[in-house]
Amino acid sequence: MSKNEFICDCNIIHQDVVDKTLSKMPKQELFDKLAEFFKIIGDTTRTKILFALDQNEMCVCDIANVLGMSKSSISHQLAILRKSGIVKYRKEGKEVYYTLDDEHVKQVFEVGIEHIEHKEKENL
Amino acid sequence: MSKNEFICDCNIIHQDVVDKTLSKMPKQELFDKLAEFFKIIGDTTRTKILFALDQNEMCVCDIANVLGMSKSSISHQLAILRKSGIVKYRKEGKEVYYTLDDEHVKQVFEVGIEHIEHKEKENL
DNA sequence: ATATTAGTTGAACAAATACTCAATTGTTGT
DNA sequence: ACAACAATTGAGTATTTGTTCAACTAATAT
Repeated sequence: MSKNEFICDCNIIHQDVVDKTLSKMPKQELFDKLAEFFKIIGDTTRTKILFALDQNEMCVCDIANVLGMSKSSISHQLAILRKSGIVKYRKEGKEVYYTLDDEHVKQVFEVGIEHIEHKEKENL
Repeated sequence: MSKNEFICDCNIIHQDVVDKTLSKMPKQELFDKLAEFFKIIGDTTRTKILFALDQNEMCVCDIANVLGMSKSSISHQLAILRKSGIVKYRKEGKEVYYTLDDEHVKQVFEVGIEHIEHKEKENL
């Protein structure tokens, strides 16, 4: 029996590979934050919101109209984007204007689109 | 009443901004695929798997041991990564060896980590 | 003051999802 | 042929999550 029987339901086949990989793995916290960031971007509605805000500063009503969705659902999603520091806002009278607050979102999108196009080219 | 009352539960405040943004919005399909891609990366377990595979080719058992999780759950996640073309595999006897099948994943990770570090620097 | 409207918020509900467990497949070794 | 084991798969379950609905806040206009 492997000494790792208590960790996993199988014997370790390549102890060297496992050890080497383990020594290079960043700590749990980084994975949590990284996954959290991508999970937030990984929603059709939020992706659209971010794309729209990349074009123009917009109020909630504008965004709702662009996406064809209710103010409420947009506001809920904007709250998520706000909390994670991806968008910021300014108030002006009754309206709240949102803008992107992260220069990395655009980069991430670009690589994501590249990935999609690459996969599409493969499947001809 | 706005002509868009049937689309959204509010009047359009900036028709010009809405129209301009609408004309620049890619089609639904792109957003779906983009969000799907990020959603797949946006999970702690899958993020760890991808990080591990970026270090070494590994069999399911190795990955399970590195992550301290069951073979079954890893296999389920690998199936998702396989279907979306992010990892590929080769069989060798009883074992199945997985590797990254996407040069963009690494890039996306890098930008994601930059984002996290940037946000951490801001909150001092 | 009062009505109107932009935006937020919480509860409720439906849909999606990650893990566990058990059963199964496929390959190796005896 | 049979046992052992890597890996996959499907069902079941608990958790998360996105939208709707209704109530509420805050600012504007009459």
